[in-house]
Amino acid sequence: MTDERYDYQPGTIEPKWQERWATEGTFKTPTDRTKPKYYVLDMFPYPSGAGLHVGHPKGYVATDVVARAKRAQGCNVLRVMGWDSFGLPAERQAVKEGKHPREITTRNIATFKGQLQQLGLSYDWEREVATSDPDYYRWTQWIFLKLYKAGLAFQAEVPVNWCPALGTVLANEEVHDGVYKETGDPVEARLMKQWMFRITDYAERLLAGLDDVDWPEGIKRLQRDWIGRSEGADIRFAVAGSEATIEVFTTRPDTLFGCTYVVLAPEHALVEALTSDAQRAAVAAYVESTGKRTERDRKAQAADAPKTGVSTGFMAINPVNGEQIPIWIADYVIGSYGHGAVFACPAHDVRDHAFAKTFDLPIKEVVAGGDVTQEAYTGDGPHVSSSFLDGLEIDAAKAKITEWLTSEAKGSGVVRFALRDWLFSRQRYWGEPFPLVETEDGTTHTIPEDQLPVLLPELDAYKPTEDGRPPLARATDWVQTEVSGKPARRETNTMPQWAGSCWYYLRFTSPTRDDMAWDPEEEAYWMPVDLYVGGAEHAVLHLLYARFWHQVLYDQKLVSTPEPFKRLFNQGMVHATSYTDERERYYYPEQVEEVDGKWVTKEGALPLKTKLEKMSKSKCNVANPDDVCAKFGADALRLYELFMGPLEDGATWTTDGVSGTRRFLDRLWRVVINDETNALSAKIVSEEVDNKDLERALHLGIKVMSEAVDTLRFNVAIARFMEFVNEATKAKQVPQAWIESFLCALAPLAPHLCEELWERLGHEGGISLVPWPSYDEAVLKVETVKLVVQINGKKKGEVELAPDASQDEALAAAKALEKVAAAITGKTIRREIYVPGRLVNIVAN
RNA sequence: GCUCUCGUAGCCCAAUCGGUAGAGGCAACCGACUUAAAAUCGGUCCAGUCCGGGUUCGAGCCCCGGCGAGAGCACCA
Repeated sequence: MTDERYDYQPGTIEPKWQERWATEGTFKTPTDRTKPKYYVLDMFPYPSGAGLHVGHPKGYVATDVVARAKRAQGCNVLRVMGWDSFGLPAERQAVKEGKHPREITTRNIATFKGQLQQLGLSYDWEREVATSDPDYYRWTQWIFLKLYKAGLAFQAEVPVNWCPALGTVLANEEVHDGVYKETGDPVEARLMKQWMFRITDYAERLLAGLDDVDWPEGIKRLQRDWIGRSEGADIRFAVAGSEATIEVFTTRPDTLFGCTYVVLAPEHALVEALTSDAQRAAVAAYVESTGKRTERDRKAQAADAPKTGVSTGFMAINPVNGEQIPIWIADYVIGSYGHGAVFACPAHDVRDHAFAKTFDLPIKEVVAGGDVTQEAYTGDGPHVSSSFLDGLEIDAAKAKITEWLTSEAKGSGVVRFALRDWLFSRQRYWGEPFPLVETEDGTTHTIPEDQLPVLLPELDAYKPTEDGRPPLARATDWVQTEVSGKPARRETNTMPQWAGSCWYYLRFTSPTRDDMAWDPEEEAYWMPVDLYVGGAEHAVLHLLYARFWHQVLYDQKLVSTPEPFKRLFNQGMVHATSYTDERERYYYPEQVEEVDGKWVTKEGALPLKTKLEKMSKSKCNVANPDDVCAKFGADALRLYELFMGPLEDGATWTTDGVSGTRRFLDRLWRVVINDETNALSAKIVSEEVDNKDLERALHLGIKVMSEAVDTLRFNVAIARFMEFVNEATKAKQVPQAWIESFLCALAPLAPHLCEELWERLGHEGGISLVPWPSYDEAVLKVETVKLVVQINGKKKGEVELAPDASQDEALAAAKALEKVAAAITGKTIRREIYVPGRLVNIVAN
């Protein structure tokens, strides 16, 4: 073959450099401590069987670019990857295939790792961790003991979200509309003994800590809402003809004079005691019916939704005026919030108003300003019909009534949180065993730290037992143990998947230590995480739980920073077009075609709907990074992931788009390499060249890229780089020094190609070790700028001036324009505006 | 129902403190090269910024009210 060409071949150079980085240990975490540190972290993935699609690497590529640039900028960088590898899907797959979950997990990790490695991500793979590895979960158990010994773990008989299909309970956060968010299996309420964490003890701290971190405001707000701090008062109501006292929580104690009834949640402890014989049947029926209702039935209830309830026949006594008011039961009151009971003020609460209307209960106005016969008035105004509160506005009235309640011993001011204690046990196999045993007298004992880990017993069936105990109960030999000679039973629950991800960022600082969870010196050096990148779906759960553990560890002086994640960044999702027919069946892009602007199936020409949706296997719209790498190369894929748009926005995947970034790399290659001879291109010269456009493009590119490392707005930087390559393609000569600076700035984005060209340009050491290129502001300056000249905001012409011209010069030049002179003749100049480098505006009439 | 984010060329996206809309890419089209095509190179086309008000000398950007898309929350007393 004589027409052999030497064009850009990512298929050859990418494996070459990946191998080189691995053998030379290029991305090994530095051990010297003389440089500033930078800890950049990805939210580690759950290694699912489906493998990666092109949406996953978006965040990883962004952090990789930051990591590579920070190294070049003189930082010691900690850049690591691991696996959140405990979890239900592996267990289910294990059942399906008749294999052990460990086997499934190992296989999936290998797939994920291979897919990530071909992208050339600069992880220090020697620090890889997996939460399901005994060397790792040993320390998860160790941290559990720290929390346990701090009195933060407790067992409680609690109503839980029981999922019959999975045979386990779920956390509140995992349930939505009465179904498990992940699988859609229905969830029902059940009373069970469970391990809980007193995360509520940290509610105030978790709230306050948000003020000190650089997180998107939206995420902070979600966490604040989730924690849900509210100030109010506890008020005690006596009951006529009973010794019982009903305690209620309210944020509006000022409306106490407007109270016309009291409501208990159906599950309230006093329901039995406070039901009259006449109402007993009705109450029992109501309690039964609401108990049966799963949350799925109750789902989307707005505040003014139709209300149900039943009277108990008992009367409560309003502590502030001695009035007798009826006690009702209704499911709009939630048993688990506050005291599971409220006093109702229909005039000033939407829910109470709807209830009072339904059951024809009195509505008594105590804050003037609305028409309470029509709707609840929740705005401010002077209090009326409220004795000593009359005339006061809400805040003052709240303070005064709270003071009164306190002095009369009928109540007190309190702060309450919507945050609930964290339900921490699961009835699954593939999770961390608790390091706990129970003796026959019911006492719980901890396993000594030096006996950790408590290993998962080997089982061949992973379902709960017939009588509903967790899968670990099947390991009868394992369960039976002893404590100081006395027989004892091991805890058979396992920890939820959140456990491992609550502290993996700490393990990464010294992942191979087998004598401690982390080395305090390493922790002190690397923490906090400087940049944490992941999806917004973890806004509440993972980030709140991890902060909670971290704060506990901080209190025990086990970590050096009060917050784990200094800066958080959420990358947007990658969407792709999906095709569905009338029956909502999905089709692969290969199965469809466009006819006259309409999409139909190739076979049978069924009409189709197109939609932009989150990439997902079930929607037949995933693009596989392996295919993209094979066709365009990892560097083109990396560039396109970031070129699609701002990192935080959702983006639409188009394979045509990748061809654009690939063409950019092809052009760059041809600027440097003569693709007919495989030698350096003749346009690369060692001497200086007078080409202002090219030089400016270079410096602008470096500048914008330097900024992008902090703002993560790589899409703009890539556009600048494209301009440079376009200029360089046009140029007759390109100084080698310029192209080298350019390669250094581009290397974090397209590392394989830049390494290769760097080597071809005669350098021995890798480009990954070369310091970050600088740019010169002076080069960016242009000699003249076009100033827009306006009269009364309307464009009349342009003048060309030096960018730093004075106002007088600019105005003089503007007025010298014929059109301008004509426009201002005979008029009074009211105002003259000069924005250097931009415009001159003369306001005249 | 509530909250947040986003609406700029056919499409994806730029546009500093509010300074008079275009950097880049995709697609399309034209030309060069080619027997031809692909690839490549050069070039061209294209919007007045979702709609309606307001503030301002000046609004894509700020304010108010709609419309549309996406995400989150949902009886928390």
